[in-house]
Amino acid sequence: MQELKIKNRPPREAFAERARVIKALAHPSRLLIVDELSRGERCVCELTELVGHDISTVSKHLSLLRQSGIVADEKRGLQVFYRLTTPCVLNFFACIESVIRAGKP
Amino acid sequence: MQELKIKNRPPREAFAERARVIKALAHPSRLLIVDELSRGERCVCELTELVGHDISTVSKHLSLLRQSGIVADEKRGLQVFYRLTTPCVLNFFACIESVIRAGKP
DNA sequence: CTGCTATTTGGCGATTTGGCCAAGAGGATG
DNA sequence: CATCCTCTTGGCCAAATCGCCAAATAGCAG
Repeated sequence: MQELKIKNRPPREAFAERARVIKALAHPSRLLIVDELSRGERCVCELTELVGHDISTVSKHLSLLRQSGIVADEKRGLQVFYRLTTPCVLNFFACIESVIRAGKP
Repeated sequence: MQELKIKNRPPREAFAERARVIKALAHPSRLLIVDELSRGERCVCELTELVGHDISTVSKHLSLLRQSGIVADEKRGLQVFYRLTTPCVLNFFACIESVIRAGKP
């Protein structure tokens, strides 16, 4: 038996790790990319056109999403294709929308 | 009938707004606060002790969460109590965990 | 009113982020 | 081989973030 008074909370480090993943989503361009990838895999050039920023900027966004485990990449020929690894992140949107709606009554 | 080629995507501004909400969650201390508030309302002093930073720092975290619509506050006597407005944000954690697990096989 | 407590706000440095440009890496193609 | 093409990386700078301390605010007690 453990000490009963200890709160059943994840360790401090777990919150830091979660924050890293959530932070990777916390940018308009990256949300746009995730939204587009929910429709299927896309190459960097397609995502660059979508986002409308320099390809190097988009590449860095993708790198961040990849490091966070949200997307995976695969090189085929000259192009690199990205896809969602864990589509459950799409479920966020519905909740986020309800937070936004709750904020403006 | 609308132009069929137009993608059924939320407008650009929607992604910026979503990003603001997600960004408010994207910090270890704020995630810890949200986790604690899932157990019930808490005053700033309790949350300050939990987080372990200066009370002014915690107050600013709470202010950010409030501005994003994630928490609401209520003053009673000298204390200010915070509570979750939209508990669905707790559902994030399960998905985030699966992203983290997917990242380390 | 004076003092005490709980919280917020302002301001300051240190660090991080996000954009662009330029340069590099790595395949395909001739 | 040289060249083209797609993407990544490094560097730079402006802006945002996060912590602390100090000062301001607000409610309660005397």
